[in-house]
Amino acid sequence: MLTQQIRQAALAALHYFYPNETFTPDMVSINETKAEFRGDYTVVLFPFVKMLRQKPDALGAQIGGYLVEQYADLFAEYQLVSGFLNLTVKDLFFTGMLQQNWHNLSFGTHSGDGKRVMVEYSSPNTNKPLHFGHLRNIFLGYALGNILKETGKEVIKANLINDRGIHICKSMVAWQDYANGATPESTGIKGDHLVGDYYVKFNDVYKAEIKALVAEGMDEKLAEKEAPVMKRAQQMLRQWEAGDTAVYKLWQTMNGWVYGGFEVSYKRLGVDFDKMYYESNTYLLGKAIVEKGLEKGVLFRKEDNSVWIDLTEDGLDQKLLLRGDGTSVYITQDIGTAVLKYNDFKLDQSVYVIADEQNYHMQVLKLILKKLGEPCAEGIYHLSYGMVELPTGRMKSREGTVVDADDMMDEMKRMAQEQTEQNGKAEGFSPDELDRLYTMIGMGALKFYLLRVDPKKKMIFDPKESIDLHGFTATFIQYAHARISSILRKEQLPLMPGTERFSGYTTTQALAKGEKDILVALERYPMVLQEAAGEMNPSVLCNYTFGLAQLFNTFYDQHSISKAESEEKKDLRLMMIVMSAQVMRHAMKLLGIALPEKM
RNA sequence: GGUCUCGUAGUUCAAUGGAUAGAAUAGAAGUUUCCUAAACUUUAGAUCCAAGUUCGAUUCUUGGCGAGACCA
Repeated sequence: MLTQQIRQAALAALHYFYPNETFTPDMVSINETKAEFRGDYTVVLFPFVKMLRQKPDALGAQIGGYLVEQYADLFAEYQLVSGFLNLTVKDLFFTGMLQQNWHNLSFGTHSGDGKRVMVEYSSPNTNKPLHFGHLRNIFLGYALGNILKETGKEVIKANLINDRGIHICKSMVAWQDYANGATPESTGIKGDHLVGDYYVKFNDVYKAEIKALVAEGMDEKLAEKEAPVMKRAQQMLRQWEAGDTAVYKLWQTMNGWVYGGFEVSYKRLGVDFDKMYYESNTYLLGKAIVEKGLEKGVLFRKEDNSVWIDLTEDGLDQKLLLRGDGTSVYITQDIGTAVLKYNDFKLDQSVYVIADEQNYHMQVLKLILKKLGEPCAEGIYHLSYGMVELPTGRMKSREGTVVDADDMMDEMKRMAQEQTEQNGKAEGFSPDELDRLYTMIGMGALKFYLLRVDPKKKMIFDPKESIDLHGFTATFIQYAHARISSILRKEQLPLMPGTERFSGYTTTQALAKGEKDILVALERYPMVLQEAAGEMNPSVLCNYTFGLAQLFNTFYDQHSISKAESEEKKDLRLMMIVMSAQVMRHAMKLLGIALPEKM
């Protein structure tokens, strides 16, 4: 990668002139040269000015001169501007890079260390359908899995289904009372939505009961505990835990409906999993590890028989692990599951894609595992993302402000159709092709919208101001890709022409600015992908690919590709756009976004 | 009360401690005999406040103010 080469070259120059000093790679900062100056990459001289007690210009002239002389195949010239050494890289470097890689389908990927990483994402409750908030999690997890795989990790995508607990019991109680045996088949309602409807029904009944009790003069807090429907849900949970046959069967049936619905949604979202975990299988697991921790003396028992860990010396507080009656709390299960995952796959790293409201929980989990001496502790990484909020605040199911995932996908597709028709671009497609195109545009817009922001930042989504298909969007990239495809089609070339087509190309003419800009950007892709993996941040790819599409669009308006000034330029530009399209497809594929050949 | 996260153009987002803080939208003005105008060009507009560290701070430190999350 070019910046690495420049860094090494700069270090070599420094060593040459100052053999008695020690320089480390991280002392050399390489930036892209700002547009208003000549040059491609810039070495910042200030750190060395002080250390070597040299004047910036003198030092810069030394290093610049050395680089241009000793690395003559790399650098054409240098310029010094107040402490910055601006280096112009030779055109031949970029055209050489292009000739080597325009046909390289794995350009940008890294062989990596082959370490085994689990990415757990989605992890829904089974009492309601997926909503907009889940989508950020799902797209992030899926994209991250792909990015890690392409940078040389062995990735296991996992989903931990929260299939047990009071929430599903609520749906079950309401279904028993009000459904008259309704099933997804009998009603035609998607299974997860059907179960979700009875979860809502439960809450309606619950609210009404509380209100009635309060009207009779009961305290509200007490009424919340005493409402009969809630007592029945709690009773049902106890029955489930006791293995009651009828309850267990109903639970299985209703969860089955939900899984059917989830499967449809996941498929439509274009995501998948290598391993499914179910809390009903894992919720008892942590206890044995806690027992071991007691023996080791890492944990302690209070008079009421409850088990705790003291985290005060780490700036946290004491944390409950087992209640006095011996039952688990959430973190106990998570301890068990973390160990289970580790033992199942011998993981080097275990990534949890979970919202930032669980930051504290995840910090505690990792710390406890560490104190228990569990080897899985070191590899635990919480990919914490900000919640998706509405302009009015958080989505609340109780207030009916939750945006349903399936509805959202329908809406996006509908908008894609509307825009396409408005622009008069729906001509020349079969109905089937149109359907696929609308899906591609709609889903692309949705995924890009949720992935383009740094995961750790919370984001605001305004459903009324429908998502724009202009500007910093997948549509913009898709359009650039369609334009490239169109040029290649007219040139009778496939998206990836045979290598013999450009075998006669040699560089004799200088690169135009627009050409160089694109080649510089293409050259950076491997580094960008590595950065996305290192920071576990898919938005890096959104920013990069959008920038590449921007450069292409600008170039497209100013220069003709098919009618280039010379055969040499035409070959250069064709290779350049073939590679641009390939890189766009590669980057977007990692995010689960497809690019059309026509739109 | 304690811990943590976040405050950048009207709005939504960028910026390993580096040059005159970038985009996108919304605003203003333009571009179509020519490979797709879902595009392109020009223009105006921002670092919450105050100290500190540094040659240099949106970035690091401290203290305010504001928003949010979590822990009791």
